[in-house]
Amino acid sequence: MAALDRSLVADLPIFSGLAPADLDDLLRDAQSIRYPKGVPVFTQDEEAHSFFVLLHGNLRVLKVTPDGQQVVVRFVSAGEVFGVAAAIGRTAYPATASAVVDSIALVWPSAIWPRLVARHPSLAVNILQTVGNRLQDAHTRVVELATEEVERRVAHALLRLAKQSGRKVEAGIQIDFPISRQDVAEMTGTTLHTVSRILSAWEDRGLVEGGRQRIVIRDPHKLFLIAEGPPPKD
Amino acid sequence: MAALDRSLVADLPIFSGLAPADLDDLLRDAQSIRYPKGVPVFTQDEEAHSFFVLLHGNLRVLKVTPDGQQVVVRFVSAGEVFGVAAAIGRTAYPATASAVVDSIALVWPSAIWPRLVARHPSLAVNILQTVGNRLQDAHTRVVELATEEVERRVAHALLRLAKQSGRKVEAGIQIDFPISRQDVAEMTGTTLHTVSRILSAWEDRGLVEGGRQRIVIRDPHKLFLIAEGPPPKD
DNA sequence: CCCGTATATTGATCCCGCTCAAACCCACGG
DNA sequence: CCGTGGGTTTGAGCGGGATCAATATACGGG
Repeated sequence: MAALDRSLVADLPIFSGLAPADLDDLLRDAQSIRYPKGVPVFTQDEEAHSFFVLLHGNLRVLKVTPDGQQVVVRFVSAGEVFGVAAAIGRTAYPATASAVVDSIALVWPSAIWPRLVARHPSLAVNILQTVGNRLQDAHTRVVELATEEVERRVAHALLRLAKQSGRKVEAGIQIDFPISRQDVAEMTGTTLHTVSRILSAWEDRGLVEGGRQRIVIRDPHKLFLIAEGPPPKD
Repeated sequence: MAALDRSLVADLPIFSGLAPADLDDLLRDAQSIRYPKGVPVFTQDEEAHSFFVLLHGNLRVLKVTPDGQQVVVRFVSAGEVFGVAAAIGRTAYPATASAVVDSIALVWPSAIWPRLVARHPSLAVNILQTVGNRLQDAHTRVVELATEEVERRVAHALLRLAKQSGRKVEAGIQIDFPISRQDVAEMTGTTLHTVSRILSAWEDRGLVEGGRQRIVIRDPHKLFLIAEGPPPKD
């Protein structure tokens, strides 16, 4: 297999604190794999054979309930680790990750994780950070789902997407991968119908601009006000 | 300060893989503090000065929204670590933890965390496990809040409480700390009124037995069926 | 270029669970 | 022993958002 250059990963926060020699050492065990749009990288309940760093593209991570309903856990952007089930002591993946656009990831076999942390302890510390941040995010979502009405949850979801994967365009900030109304619904615990109605209303007010699998935020500030402000009707 | 005996913590999973000498080393930096019923151990947004292991009692961890609504994040039982904000790179606690009964915890200053992991790398691995499990739990709650109706969510919450903190009594399994309808409502994103109605209905059917800040599960299996089964109305 | 399919919009209706309101009950302190 | 207050129960009514249904629109493939 072709040798991977450490410049690929040198700047990623997960590898911060590692010497160039350490990076070379890590990369010896990695291979780079391409996942065309739509293809699953791993699937829920499958044995957690590998863990990954996304080099290019975007993934959608989703959980499916026994009765077939889907919940979007998160979107993965370039530079992030994902599929770290092995590191947190799971033998199976808790969700499915699929490419939403053609993507490329570095792949390590889960089996070498113990050896890796033993040799590079700061890896465990960095991953702990990452998992900790995700725990925070998850708790934030729990609070939102438990206390906020749908419109505010959708506003929060869009703002988070914009921050994480927003690209500046003439008209505002665009989510830079294809995302459907259904996706937004599955992120916020509602239906595509309700999301569509909300976006239409916002479009009338000039807050966003819609399209097929495309969302542009024209007025982030007004959206923020909806996310944080109004409902307290006192 | 009195020396703490390592038998206090030797069996806890967070300290698995540590030699007795390591435990003694850890305990040198710890002190044991008593928190009477109702007293907060730490509060949301406060600087994360310490991290903890609960030796005795139970805590309720809650997040408060800007508009004053409360969400119960979890209950802490004896033997668990909590307040590990420092380990995941936070400088402030993301929630408030209060004693629901008189409790005792081991307390370490957050400042020594870096030194501790450097000296005992398996600590980071163990904490990573713990945080990973919590991430799983949080995602489970997200899925429940996003897809299940209230009755199922309450059933799931009670079953989880029973598994985590259930005590066998003649009549069934009792949650072994005082828990109000309001608490259950704040765990499941509903109102105490709805919880009260649901519990009353279940009591009529002989599934549970209620009381002031007291819940006994008489028929876990039937409760499980409610949690998993019915709503798919196909 | 046209068709087929996936995505999106919009209307009409229904119902779960929230809100508002009023008792009630028990534990506890004075 | 009675009064007080926190926890609980129960009723009545409404509304946010789901469901059901139909149409519109855009993209990809042959």
